[in-house]
Amino acid sequence: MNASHHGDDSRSYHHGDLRKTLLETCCTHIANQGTEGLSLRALAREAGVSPTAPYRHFDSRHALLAALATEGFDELGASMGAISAADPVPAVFECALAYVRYAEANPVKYHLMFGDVIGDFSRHEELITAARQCYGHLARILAAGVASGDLRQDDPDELGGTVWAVVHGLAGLVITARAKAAQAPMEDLLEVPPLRAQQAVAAAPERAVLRMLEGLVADPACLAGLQQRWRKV
Amino acid sequence: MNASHHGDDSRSYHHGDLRKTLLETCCTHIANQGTEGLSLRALAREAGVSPTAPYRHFDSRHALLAALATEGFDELGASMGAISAADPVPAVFECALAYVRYAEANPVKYHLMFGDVIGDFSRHEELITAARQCYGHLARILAAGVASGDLRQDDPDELGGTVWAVVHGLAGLVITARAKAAQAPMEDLLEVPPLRAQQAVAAAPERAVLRMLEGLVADPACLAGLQQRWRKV
DNA sequence: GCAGGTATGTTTGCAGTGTCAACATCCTTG
DNA sequence: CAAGGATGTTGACACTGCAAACATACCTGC
Repeated sequence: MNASHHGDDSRSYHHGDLRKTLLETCCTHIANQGTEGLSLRALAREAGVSPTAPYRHFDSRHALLAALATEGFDELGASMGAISAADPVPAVFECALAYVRYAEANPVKYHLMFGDVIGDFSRHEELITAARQCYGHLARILAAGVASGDLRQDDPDELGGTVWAVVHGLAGLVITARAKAAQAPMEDLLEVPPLRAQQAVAAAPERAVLRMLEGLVADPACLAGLQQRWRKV
Repeated sequence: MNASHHGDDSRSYHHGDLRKTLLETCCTHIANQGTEGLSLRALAREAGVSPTAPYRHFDSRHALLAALATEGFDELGASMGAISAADPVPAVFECALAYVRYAEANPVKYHLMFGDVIGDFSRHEELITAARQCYGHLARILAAGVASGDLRQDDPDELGGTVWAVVHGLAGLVITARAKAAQAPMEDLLEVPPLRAQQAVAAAPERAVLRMLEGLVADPACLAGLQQRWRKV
């Protein structure tokens, strides 16, 4: 595609847009074979390029994965950042759901972001800042909720920890459940199978999130609206 | 040690107990260098044995990790199995704490159990059954709670999903926080840093667990005892 | 428009790895 | 005490990440 810039026979010395191709190929490769057998050489091969070409775009194998994860944090951060903190309780709900849904829609990137594939976060500055920004959105909303009195008067960071933990755990369950349901190739890169529990959660993540919210909210009454909406799936 | 079975000069052809040595060396190696640079050859070297000797004990590199994880599930399962379901609400509390504490005390094994290091769970039958038994204990307690009316009348599996998720997420936070606090070498095999939130949770996982319980329990009053006990750390 | 610089891709090479097959050594059990 | 299985060793192959040194194509200033 777009090899018109040099009139030759479709095979050009330069690939055209290798960086992007690598990122995408990497994604599909992980989705298919898992993160295990991933090799820059294989990626290069798949892109029809010499074995060490990728090193012109990524300092190391890790750097490629880190770039993918950073992309993910930016995307997730964007959708969380779009949530207004004006109405804190629904905002927390939306925030948590955004997280779970992102994981569901982008299992590979999610896996890179929150799994342990990328060993040393501290070696990728951009990754860290992206991750912090992401959590910052949740923190902002929680702080608003505590300030407005809608959430219980607790240390916002402690609340943040709880929410983060729940949501992170939920996402894991949902992903595995989805992957299994689809008999998909992702099945082998994820966590332990808590049997039907994960299917239950996956079927209605909103309800699980709501159950968590009940522990955070100052007055359970303010959940009535959300509860009614997600009553019976 | 115990090389007395052959009277020679302390160096024997046979190692004596390589399997165990490998498992242990593997653990410390992961704790130090992370799961990344782990190689059977290095392990063999460290055990003073030929590069391919480990294959007499483990079919593949993965099999070694799987064995370690299985060990972990057995241990965690044992402590969860010891919890009586007679008094369901405190039992859930204990169960959740047992999980978090196991993770805290055995970060490496926990990492193998719930991280994505072991690609294909389905290739290690024993691993799967161990994991299922583990979740079974939680399920048993939750079922008792629902039956006795102490927990809200929900699908036990859905409750299980929530608990599992929370507890799993909490454990992750606690581990990273601990690792960082200690400036420990574990720092590079774990998840994203949600800033001070994880420290807050790590400082008092009991409170986070309690907060979750509030969402599960039928009558908040039955938490009074636990709440008082963990009031202010 | 073209000389030179820079981004991109290639070739070559090294050290290290997982895994297999054939062989050596020891322990155990009859 | 000899046969046989368990354990450890040697050697080999294909593959990987990564680092130079080199080649090619695009781009920019003149």
